[in-house]
Amino acid sequence: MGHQRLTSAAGPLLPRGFFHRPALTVARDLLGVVIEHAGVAVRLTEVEAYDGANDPASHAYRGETARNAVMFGPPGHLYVYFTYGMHFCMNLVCQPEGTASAVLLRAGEVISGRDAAAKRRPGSTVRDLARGPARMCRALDIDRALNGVDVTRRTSVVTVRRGIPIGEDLVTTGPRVGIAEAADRPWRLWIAGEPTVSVYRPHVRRARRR
DNA sequence: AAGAGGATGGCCT
DNA sequence: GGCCATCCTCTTC
Repeated sequence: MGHQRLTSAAGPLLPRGFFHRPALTVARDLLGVVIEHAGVAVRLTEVEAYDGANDPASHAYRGETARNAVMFGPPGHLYVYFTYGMHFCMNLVCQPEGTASAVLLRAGEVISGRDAAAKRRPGSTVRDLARGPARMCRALDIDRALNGVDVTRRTSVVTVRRGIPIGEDLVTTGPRVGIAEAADRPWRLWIAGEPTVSVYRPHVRRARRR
């Protein structure tokens, strides 16, 4: 486990306007941003953009449903979904109400609350505490109860704060992870050289159950 | 009412 | 590299 780093690079809350832009633009600016909940802070090193109705890989591509309703709401809200019967993943909603784009938070570096994160992810190395979308949710104790939370409010239980800006030379792009449709769009963004960036995995169709 | 498959992760060889 | 846990959601019948 080791000791806890007490320094935090987190600055002011991101304003609503930050999210009031296309997902790809927001995704780029989310690199280096700090998300905090339940005593743990994570500096984002890897994100993916999803462009709603124009993106076959987006949960919102076929229109609004009970699950994706938050994506169609105002920007700056958390969209949390449950997958594979055991994992949660989280997005930050972009664009004005009615436009369902979002950024999936894929990986980051735990910069404070390491012990709390390690307690939620026993056996994990420090590097792997938030290396992957479901791992990051676990480390931050994010689940369906937080679906729809407005992270731009100062009183929000989940906060998203400015970090140290990432230079253009470090921003890297590539295809998104684990999706069947529109896998060619290079809408996965990460910080070059960061050890917490997840390993790329292409989509594989699962065998039929019996 | 039923079936398919999932924006994953941990463990195995 | 492969396997598969586990349950929710959407699609189709």
